[in-house]
Amino acid sequence: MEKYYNQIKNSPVFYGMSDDELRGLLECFNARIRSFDEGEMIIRQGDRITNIYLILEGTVNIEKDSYWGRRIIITQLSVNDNIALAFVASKNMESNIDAVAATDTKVLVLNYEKCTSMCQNACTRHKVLINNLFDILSKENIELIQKIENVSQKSIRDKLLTYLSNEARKRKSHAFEIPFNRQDLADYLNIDRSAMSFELSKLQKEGLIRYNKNHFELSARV
Amino acid sequence: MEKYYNQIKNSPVFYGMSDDELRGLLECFNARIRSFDEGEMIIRQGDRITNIYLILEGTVNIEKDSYWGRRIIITQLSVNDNIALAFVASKNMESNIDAVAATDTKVLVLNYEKCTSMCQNACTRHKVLINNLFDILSKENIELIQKIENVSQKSIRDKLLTYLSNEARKRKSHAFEIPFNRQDLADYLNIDRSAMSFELSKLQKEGLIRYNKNHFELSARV
DNA sequence: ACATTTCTGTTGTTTATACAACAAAAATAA
DNA sequence: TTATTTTTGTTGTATAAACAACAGAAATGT
Repeated sequence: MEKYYNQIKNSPVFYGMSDDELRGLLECFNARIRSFDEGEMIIRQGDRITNIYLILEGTVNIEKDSYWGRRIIITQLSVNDNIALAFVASKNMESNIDAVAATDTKVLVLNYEKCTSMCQNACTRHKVLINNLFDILSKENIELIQKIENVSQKSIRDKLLTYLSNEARKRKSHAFEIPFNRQDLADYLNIDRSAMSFELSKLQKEGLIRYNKNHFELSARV
Repeated sequence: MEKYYNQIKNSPVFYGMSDDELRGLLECFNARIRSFDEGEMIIRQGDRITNIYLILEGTVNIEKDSYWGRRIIITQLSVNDNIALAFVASKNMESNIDAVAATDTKVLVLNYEKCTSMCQNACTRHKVLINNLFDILSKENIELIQKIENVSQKSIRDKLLTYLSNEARKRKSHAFEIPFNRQDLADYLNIDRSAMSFELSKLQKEGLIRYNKNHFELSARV
């Protein structure tokens, strides 16, 4: 736990807390670290989520298997992100998503329910926490809207350009790495991988983008 | 204001508050009611949102005009829903969506920023409020994931069946009214209206669904 | 009650994408 | 190093959806 202490302290979940508050909270929360291998399921559809999961290392895909068997990647999370936070608040609602470790992953697990039932939201550190969680959830919300915009484009070309421009804006640079391999990007944008590869080449030939593996650069014209 | 008092008191935003707390809060928030005609913009892309908007009457579409001019309906809100709540918390972020009155609409407007700067989150009623907002945002989050599932289906048929089953589950009934007309539903699912109409007829002929105007019934086979 | 506008369903044509099959390149294991 | 597996790019074909154009129904206004 100590190895990650500074990282935890600087995470958005615990933003603005003193060392005393944080250590108290970690105890109150019964905090522990769990490891997951690549491909392991951290959360399954149907689970009832009562813990806060804070990613300390690795990346996690939020996925859903459609009724007809196709995989949908809702979003990809990485260090300092929370997994399935929205389901913690809605206590009696089951998770409708899977969380799958995309790489080997370490997660800080906090028993939210236990803590809140003990202090009845009365302690100051809980007040800071809920404020932070509110902020985090707001940002997640905005991200989801962004994703809806990405996948709502009508052509493969527009999906790619929208996605890449949004990434560029987020990183504040026209050159950046994307966190997906081709198949995962296709599952994220809900398009066929080979058709996507073809369109990427076309965009490169037209000079709109340049890429090599996961490194992408947008030309000024995009 | 008095006309809506009970409705406001029972809305999720103010859930669990005493009359005293609520009245104090409404004053602190500088609460007022605004009316919008059908088609009017309540929020525009680029706006900085500092108010909480609670719908008292009517329905509101959250939309986005894509870069290439096509309309996307992200979601539709109705009585007791909040508009663009996620942008209130992220103070320095501009709205990336439009909120458009789909019918004549009345909205309770609360100056969130003013209130929080005055009481510095110290008063109990603010504590209750932020808890409520956290719950609301969680539910919105889950709704957005649901919408992503809807639009991520690969065929018009699957989009319709997924959307309709999800609606049925939400209303806990195989018969229900949908809040969209055909064009809006098409914009919500990101598909062509006429192709969608065609597919609806087909589903009806096959006996999977029955519908008349906005009333839909799912057969047991769906 | 009639005229006018909006909404919905139907059809044919064009176009884009999924799908399958494969080759080349890269990564991994032996 | 060589062999094996995984990932990525390319092509042709079948299919599904967009688009356009229109007709009938429903809603609205006068």
